[in-house]
Amino acid sequence: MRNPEVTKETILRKSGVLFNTQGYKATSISNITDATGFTKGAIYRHFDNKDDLEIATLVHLSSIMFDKLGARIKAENTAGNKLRALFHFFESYISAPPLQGGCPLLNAAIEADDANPALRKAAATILREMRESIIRMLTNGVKYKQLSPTIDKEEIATLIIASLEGAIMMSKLNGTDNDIQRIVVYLEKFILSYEI
Amino acid sequence: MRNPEVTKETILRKSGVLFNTQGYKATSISNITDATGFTKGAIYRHFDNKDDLEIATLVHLSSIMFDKLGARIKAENTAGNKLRALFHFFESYISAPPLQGGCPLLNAAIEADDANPALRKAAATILREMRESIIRMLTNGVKYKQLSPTIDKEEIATLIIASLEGAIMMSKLNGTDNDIQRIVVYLEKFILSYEI
DNA sequence: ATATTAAGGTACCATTCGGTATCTTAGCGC
DNA sequence: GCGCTAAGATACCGAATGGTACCTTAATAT
Repeated sequence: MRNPEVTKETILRKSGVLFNTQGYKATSISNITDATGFTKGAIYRHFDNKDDLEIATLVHLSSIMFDKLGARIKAENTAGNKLRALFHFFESYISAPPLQGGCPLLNAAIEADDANPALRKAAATILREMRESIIRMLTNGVKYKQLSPTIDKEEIATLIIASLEGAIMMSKLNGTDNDIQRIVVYLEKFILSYEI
Repeated sequence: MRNPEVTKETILRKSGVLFNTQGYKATSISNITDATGFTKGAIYRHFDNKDDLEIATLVHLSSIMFDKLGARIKAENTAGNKLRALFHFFESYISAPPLQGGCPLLNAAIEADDANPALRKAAATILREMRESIIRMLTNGVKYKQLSPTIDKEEIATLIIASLEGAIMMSKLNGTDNDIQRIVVYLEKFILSYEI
C-alpha cells in the first residue's frame, strides 16, 4: 500500500491541477489534502513548505509540457513541420488541453513576476528552455537548407512565443478559440514564407 | 478634511497598485488599510465586499490605461502612426511603466480566467474595448487610403494584442526589454508593409 | 518473529483572513 | 449653535491559513 514515490507524484499531480487553475497563492494546503486524500503530515514530509511545493509543482508541470511537446516535435523531420507541430501544441491548450488551467509558463509568469522571486526564477528557466528549443529548430532548419539563411532567429523565437502565449490569454478570456486559431494561421503563413 | 470622493479614489488608487503587482487574491484588505491609512470601516463603507473592490479597481486601472493610451493615439493623425503610438505605449509598460505591475488586462485575465468569473467578465470587457479600438484604427486607415484595403483586420488586431501582451510577460519575466522591443520592431515593419 | 525506521495521520498552534456591529465625529443645512 | 446624517474608527467574530510536534502504523532487514 505505502509507496512514498507514488504519494509524492500524486501530490504533485493534484497540486498541478489546482495551482494551474486557481493560482498558486489562491490554492491552500487544505485544498491539496482534500484533492489528494493525504493529510498535511504526508505533504510536509515530502516538501519543506508551500513555496517548495509550488516550485516543485511548476517544474513537474513544465516537464509534462516539454515531454508532450518534445514528442510531437520529434515526430516531424523538417524545421517547418517541427514549428507547425509546436503551434498546434499551443492551440491544443484551448481545443484539447494537455494540462488543466492552460499554459503553466504563462500562469506562473504572471503570478510570480512582481511578488514571488523563487517561482519567477523557475518560470524564467522554462521560458529560456522554450526559447532555446525554438532557436535550435531554426538553426537546424538553416543548416539543412530548409529555411532561408537570412532569418532573424531571435526575432522569430520571440514572435512565436509572445503571440502564442498572448493568444492563449485572449482565447481563455473569451472562451473561444478564435484568437489562438488566427495566430496559428498567421504563424503558419509566416514560417511558410521562409521555407525553401 | 473629510472627503468621501477623495477617500474612494485613494482606496482605488492604492489597491490598484497592490492588486496589479501582488495579485488580487494575494492582496488582503489589511494590505489596503496599511497602504491607504484608512480602516476597514472606510473601505467597507465604499465597497460591498472584496470582490466588489476588485472589480471596481480593475475598471479604475483600465480607465487610467485607456486615458493615457487614448491621448497618445489621438495625438497622431494617420492609422499607421496611431498604431505605432499603441506599440510604444505597450513598450512603456517595461521601460517607463504607466501603471505599477504591468498591464492590468493581462494580470487580471490570467488570474481570473479559471477561478473568478466576475473579474474575468470585467477583463473580457477591457479586451473587447482594446480590440474594437484597433479595428477602428484599421477601418479608418483603409477608409482614408492610408492602409491597403486587402488587410485582414481581425487577424491584425489579434496579432497586435497577442504579441504585445505575450512580450510583456516575457520581458517582465526576464527583467529586460529585449522581447518587447523585438515585438515592437516587428510590428512596425508589419504595419509599414501595409501602408500606402 | 521482532526491532527499526520512515510514511503518513492527528491534534493543535498563532496568525491572518473577510466581514460586521457599534461607536465616534466631522461637516452640512437650518 | 444645534441636530442630523453619513464618513470613518474600533473592536470583535468565526473560519481558514501555513506550519509543527507527536503519535501510529506499514514495510523492510535481520
